[in-house]
Amino acid sequence: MASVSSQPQFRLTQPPSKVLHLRNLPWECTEEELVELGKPFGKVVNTKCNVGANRNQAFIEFADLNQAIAMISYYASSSEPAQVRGKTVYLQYSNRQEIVNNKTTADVSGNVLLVTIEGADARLVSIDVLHLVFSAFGFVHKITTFEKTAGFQALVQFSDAETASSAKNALDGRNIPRYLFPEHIGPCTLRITYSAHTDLSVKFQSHRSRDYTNPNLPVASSAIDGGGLFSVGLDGKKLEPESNVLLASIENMQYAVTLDALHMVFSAFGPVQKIAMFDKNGGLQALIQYPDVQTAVAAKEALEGHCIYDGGFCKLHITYSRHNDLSIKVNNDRSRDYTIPNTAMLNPQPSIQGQQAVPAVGPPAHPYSGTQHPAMPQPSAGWAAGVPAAPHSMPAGPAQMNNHPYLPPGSMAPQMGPGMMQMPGPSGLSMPPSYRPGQM
DNA sequence: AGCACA
Repeated sequence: MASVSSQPQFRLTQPPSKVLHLRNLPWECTEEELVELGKPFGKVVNTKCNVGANRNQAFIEFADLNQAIAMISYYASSSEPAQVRGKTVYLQYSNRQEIVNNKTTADVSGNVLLVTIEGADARLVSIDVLHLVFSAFGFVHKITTFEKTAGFQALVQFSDAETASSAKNALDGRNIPRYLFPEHIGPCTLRITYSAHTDLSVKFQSHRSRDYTNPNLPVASSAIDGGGLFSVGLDGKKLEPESNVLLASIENMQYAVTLDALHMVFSAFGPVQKIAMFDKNGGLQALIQYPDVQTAVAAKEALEGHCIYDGGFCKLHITYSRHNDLSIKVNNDRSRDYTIPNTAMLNPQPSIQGQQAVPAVGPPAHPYSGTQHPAMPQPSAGWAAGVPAAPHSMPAGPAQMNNHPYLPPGSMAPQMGPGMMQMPGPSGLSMPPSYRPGQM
């Protein structure tokens, strides 16, 4: 409070570096011209031009610090300024010690997109949401996210340039659908260019990077402990404090999701005390109460973004509830208190009426198995008009690959196989237990 | 005219 931050963004006198920063360059400037400019003073080992918002800055790196000092000293006392194509260029020591030549953006299309997420809450967009959004256009191999001067960005890798191109054309400049967020998150716009990358290097599954082609990749501790980065925004405010109660939203609910189904899925991580289901915004949500926060964190980490049923149906989006102890007034097919003995007998059968209460999403899908896809859910339904109605092609593999849980090895839920998320239970169901073909 | 995408 007492001290005003008045530190300038740059210092008048930079400490020496063998890297020089040049500005006021003509935009046509080439790396060759930079080499020519520096050559009289020493060995130019690296250059980078077209830097900065106006693309009129550049870097020259000398082999030796003394060579950089020689160039700066010469022009500091010279009557003739440094020039490129007759234009005066200004020199100073760079505030970095070496040039990193990352060829990151490409003019030509490629299979990797550079996505900038704009908006006040851009940083809160999870990698799972990005994955969901881009998966509408084809199998997403890998995603990395990072924060730079341009803001919050992601690299999204597709199989080929055609798929990447269709995603770019459809999504560039559009907002991420609101229904993918908790309600307190503001609008986020996608700006998309091509990256020059062709294959991203993802070493860990974490909250910042994912490799969907390699479910066996080690999981970074930052993604497991669930604390810290996950729940704290840039401004340091606690955004979503952990809780022993989870709020699950069910997306793409082609099948009815029953209380029993939720109980089975969430019981894989610890005893479920209470469940309450309710309709919200035309979708189904459920509150799931565990005895402790740790269990809830483990369940959230493992289940977030995954589907209850094969084929991308009934995808779970999980946040921490503000509740700590649910008040279950009556045990029925929408809410239950499992901690009270004997009440399990009270109303053991989910009723047919319960199914009617669930809004049907399109015609009943076929029981799904194997590689055949039923009509793909319309990923564009939530987007503004103008987006192509549906991805042209959905290769057979992706929907299954998308289901790879990235469970930490030690926390593998007992009933869950390594491959995909199965319904725990007697028959390893891939269709809802309550689903009755031909029945209303 | 003032510093680059992990």
